[in-house]
Amino acid sequence: MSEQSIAPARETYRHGDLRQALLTAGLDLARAGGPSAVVLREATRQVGVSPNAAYRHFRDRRALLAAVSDAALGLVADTMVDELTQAAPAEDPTENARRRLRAVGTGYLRFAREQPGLFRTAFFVPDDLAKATEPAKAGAAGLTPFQILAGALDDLAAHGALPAVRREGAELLAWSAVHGLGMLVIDGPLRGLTDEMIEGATSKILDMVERGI
Amino acid sequence: MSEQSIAPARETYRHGDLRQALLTAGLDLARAGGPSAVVLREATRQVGVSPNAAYRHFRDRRALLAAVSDAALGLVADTMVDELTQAAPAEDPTENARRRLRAVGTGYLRFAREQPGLFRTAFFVPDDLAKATEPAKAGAAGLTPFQILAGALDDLAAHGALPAVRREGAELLAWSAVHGLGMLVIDGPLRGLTDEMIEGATSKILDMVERGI
DNA sequence: TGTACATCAGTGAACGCGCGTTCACTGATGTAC
DNA sequence: TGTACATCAGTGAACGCGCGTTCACTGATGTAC
Repeated sequence: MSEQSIAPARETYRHGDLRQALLTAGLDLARAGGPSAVVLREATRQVGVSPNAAYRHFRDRRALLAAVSDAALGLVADTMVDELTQAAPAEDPTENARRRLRAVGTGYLRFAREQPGLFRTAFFVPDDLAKATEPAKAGAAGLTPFQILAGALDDLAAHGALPAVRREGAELLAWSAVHGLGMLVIDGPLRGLTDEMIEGATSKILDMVERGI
Repeated sequence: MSEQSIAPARETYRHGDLRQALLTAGLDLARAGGPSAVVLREATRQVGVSPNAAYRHFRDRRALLAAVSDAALGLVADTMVDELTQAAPAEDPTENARRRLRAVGTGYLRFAREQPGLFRTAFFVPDDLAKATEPAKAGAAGLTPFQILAGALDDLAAHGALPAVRREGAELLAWSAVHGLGMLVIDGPLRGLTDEMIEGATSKILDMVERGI
């Protein structure tokens, strides 16, 4: 520990895990302002590092945003799993499967309502469905939102509550209905709805999905 | 017509209808790049006017964007009406009402597919449902998208195809389902879908809405 | 019908800002000998 | 165990850019007399 007071040792070399730190900062930015708020310079500023340091870990701003988006999708998955865990079990396994599907949708919309910025970031992606099961998009349980939804539908089909003919493509139907409400509530003309109103709407949407799937 | 060649008369005074011209330019920008592409300076540049001229007609950039958004919503209405016009009439009035509801949804999603930038701009608004029937948001037929949807549902109810209990709030269900597919297809994980796949998905979504509404 | 004048839609220059990205660099760390 | 050295994660300065917005202004137009 030298006492030469001139030129104090920089503390910034070897950050430790700058990539993860930038990702976390990016998530904070997305939480507050959606995808367009994920600004490279601001992320480095929050971490306390020079702007160009980011380029050691991400090719460019788009790459950072994509990583943030993936992480946000993982958080969506976490909320869905959380809701699944809380779902009251029914003695009838078919009823149980139904409740689990509802829990999946409820979790999805709870996330939209509680974290609109992250929700928008999660689904504003240059990725397509082919990448919907990438591990980077998974939550703590190791599953992506899409996989969780597919699992709930499989359950429903396995218990005879969803004829095989209708099982195919059912993800699309359930997903669209729930996603649409989420977007209308966050960014669109339904933005004025109170939490109670959103919960009521969620319930009606899930009724429609059950009937119409 | 003076021949004094020095100081040629400016041609730019009294544009004529600068507000409308800026709106049109803004729509072009939105068409190409969505709401964030509606850039005040670029709009004035396209019109051939200095940047600050815009402030005579719009309070600020947000006001321009809001006006563009309203106009885009009017174009959504136009496409819905167009689809309604094309819908094959059925002899059975109930079946007819059903077809008209489908036409409404089909038009909505056709617009999303054909004009993704305008679609995103139309529904990225700081306005809420209370303003969903403002004349500024109406199409050539004088109705806003929301009013057209409500009308189709009223029709269905009038012909007994939709019990009164379910009529209430039905807008929300139909709208969410269709809007969700639109967003997933434009910005989200379903962006890879071909036109045929989108049309197939549209049909399945409308089936679900009919059954589940 | 002619003229003075107020109005107000436009101009041109400038502001401060923050962004993404590139450049040549530095020096702490881990590894090979 | 000690030392030379390559690696590479960071720095600091600078770039060009385009944005929204404000300022003091100008001069064509419509209107009042």
